[in-house]
Amino acid sequence: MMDFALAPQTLAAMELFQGLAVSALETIAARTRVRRLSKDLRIFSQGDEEVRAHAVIEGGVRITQSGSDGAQVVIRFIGPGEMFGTVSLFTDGRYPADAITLAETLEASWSEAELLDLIHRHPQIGVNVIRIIGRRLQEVQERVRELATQRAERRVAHALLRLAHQAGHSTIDGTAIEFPLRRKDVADISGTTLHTASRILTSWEKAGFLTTRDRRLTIRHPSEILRISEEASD
Amino acid sequence: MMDFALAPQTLAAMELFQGLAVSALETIAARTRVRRLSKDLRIFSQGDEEVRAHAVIEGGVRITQSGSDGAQVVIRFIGPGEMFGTVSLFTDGRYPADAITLAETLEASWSEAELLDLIHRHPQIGVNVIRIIGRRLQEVQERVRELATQRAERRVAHALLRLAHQAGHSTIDGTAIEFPLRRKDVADISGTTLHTASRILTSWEKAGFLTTRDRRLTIRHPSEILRISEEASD
DNA sequence: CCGCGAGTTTGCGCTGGAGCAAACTGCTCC
DNA sequence: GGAGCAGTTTGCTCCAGCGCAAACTCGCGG
Repeated sequence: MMDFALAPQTLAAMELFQGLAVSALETIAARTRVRRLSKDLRIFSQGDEEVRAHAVIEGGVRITQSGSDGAQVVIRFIGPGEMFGTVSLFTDGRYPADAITLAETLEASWSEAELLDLIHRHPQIGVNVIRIIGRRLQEVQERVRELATQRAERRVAHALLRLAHQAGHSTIDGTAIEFPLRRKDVADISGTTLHTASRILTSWEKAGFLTTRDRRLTIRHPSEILRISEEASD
Repeated sequence: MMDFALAPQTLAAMELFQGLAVSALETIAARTRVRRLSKDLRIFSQGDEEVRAHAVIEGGVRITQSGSDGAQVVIRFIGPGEMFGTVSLFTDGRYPADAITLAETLEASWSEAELLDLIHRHPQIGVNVIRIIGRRLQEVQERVRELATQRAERRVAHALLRLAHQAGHSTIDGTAIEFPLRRKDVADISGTTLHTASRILTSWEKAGFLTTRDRRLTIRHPSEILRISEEASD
């Protein structure tokens, strides 16, 4: 865990700071805390009260929520350029979920006071926050609809497509998802069990739709996954 | 459908305008479109492109989302003082869901340009929007967790408690939920079927936990519903 | 007063996928 | 190199609750 100088163009690539002048970005860069974090490190825990606004520069973070009964779901995966843990600054000042690195990760963060001050100076950041949170709200609402109405296989297909869209990059073999995913992760994000997710992914591997190497998924035939995700329930 | 003069204190009661000076509220009031809408009226439809920011003053609105396959879920119910349809102003400029009045309703709304201008003049409104959307995001994420991990009965119990908290008012008989709810509504908000929801509610009525009169629910023993909502799954 | 339609209740059979258990794979660390 | 562990695969059983169907209630208009 150590400090790094941060290039303004790294900030410019984040949606959070879109529409800002380079001079503004330079000031922000100077006030950003950047840390390199090892794999499987807990960045914050559900309920923690010293909240900061975070963003991933390189690597990835898994955001999970657990209920009083211990049941756990993955809220989302955060890839490069995305912010996380920021909503709690505006609501009750407690993180609503756990954040754990999926791999070695370069993370930026700002204290509550700093972010509020930045929004005050650059209202555009506020609008950016609304847009980002708004889009996530819509995504989560879509997930609710899927969970309520669709079968496990379709949900897994949708989850993979979302991940590929969010954090996929093209390779010769197809679209690879940047960060390592265990079967359990796939299960928790699509609202099923480890067992069912494993069965589904294995069957897709056998069919040649995708490959797993070293926990990393590569989608070889997105069209097939898409077809499954749109399949009628009967 | 007709216009009304709007009292600043009505706006002050809305979370959207919290923290604003009375003078500001007066200006806003003058720029608000207020309409009285009949029951079962469609305010906007999923996909519509002329988006406005809305709020309920009296009455209630059901927000539902339907997928390409026709399956439908209730996203949430909007009660007095709450805003709706606002997120789309910041994301893609299309309503992500349908809005239909549950009863005769007094509705306020602002055009996109007006709301953006207001946020620009009063950044506090922007922060309020973030807080409201942030809280909703957390609520929806909790719903995802429930749908993924809990049984139908617990989900219905949670849904009722949320509704009672959001739009309940105390009477001699217990907590009454302001707007009329069909069994189908309860099913769609708790992610189950009409049949299962009907069975569960009927059994609770028989047990005396709640009563339905004229589509309106009154919770007589919140503690019992709470117990069910926290019951272990085994 | 009667017929109609919307919403509700209830019975019954079927199945997706959860839950449990056990074997297997491939690491990492002695 | 082998013991141990994390993660995965796979077989089997079982049941919550979905889907279908039919009967019932109630308010409304004619």
